[in-house]
Amino acid sequence: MMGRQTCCDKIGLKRGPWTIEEDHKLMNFILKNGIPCWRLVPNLAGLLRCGKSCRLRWINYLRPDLKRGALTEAEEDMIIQLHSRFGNRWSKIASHFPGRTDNEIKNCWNTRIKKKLKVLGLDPITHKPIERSRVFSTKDKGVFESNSSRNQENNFELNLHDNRGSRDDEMPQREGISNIGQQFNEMWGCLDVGSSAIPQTKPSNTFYAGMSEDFPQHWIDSPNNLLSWDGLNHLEGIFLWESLEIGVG
DNA sequence: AACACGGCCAACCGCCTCACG
DNA sequence: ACGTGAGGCGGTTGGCCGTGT
Repeated sequence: MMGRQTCCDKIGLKRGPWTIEEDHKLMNFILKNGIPCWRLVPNLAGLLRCGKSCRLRWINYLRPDLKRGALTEAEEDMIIQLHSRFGNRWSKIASHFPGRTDNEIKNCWNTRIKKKLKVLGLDPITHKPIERSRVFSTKDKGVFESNSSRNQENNFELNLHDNRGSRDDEMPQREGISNIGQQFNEMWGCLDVGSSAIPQTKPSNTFYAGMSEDFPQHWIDSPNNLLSWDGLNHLEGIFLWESLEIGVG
């Protein structure tokens, strides 16, 4: 209150895909300083982005504890189970998958799992068998979400004894995670990064293009030699954000 | 080779809740 | 008790890319 600036003052702010330089700046800043307040991050990190955009980029893409690669069959099955329980509460579902983001799970649901369920003759909303009249034609699938299924969705919401907005997570993300800041520091060795050249296997639309001079040349020269993000997977479940703030600041 | 189409996913939008003064 | 901003969340969009014609 009292004249606080809004986070998303859009004047002069950049939008759209992040560049490698921006990623680099954000990564460097957060690894060195933590997150004092997202609103302040863009200015302090030298980015022409709003705080929200920075937060999203960090959470969905730059976070070192992210698990890379496609969701496995087993994970998809578990998503289906959790969805039947929680509905479209993606963050809650994501909390059961360390290293996965709600956005990732949501995308997976919308692009793959929904289809999978429909092929199996199950309603993606109610998880119950679709009435025969609605299963048969692919043309019909196009309008699948209309009318009756929407009503079903409404019923589902009612049945959910609406948890929306409640913070009573049964299994909070990173709960019980031990502090491994030291391990992390050793692993990256490079937290004073020029190095924040965090390697990854997934060829981001921006990551390889326009590598800054801070990126080790061999990563540029030989993408096949890149250390995979998956190399971090053994840290899954034990990476605690707060740990970054220790020994890095 | 050129174009159309559909799938995928990163990023944005707008709303909601919570914390704080 | 109330107003406000920050952060969190889910829905949606737009652009890229692969595939088919």
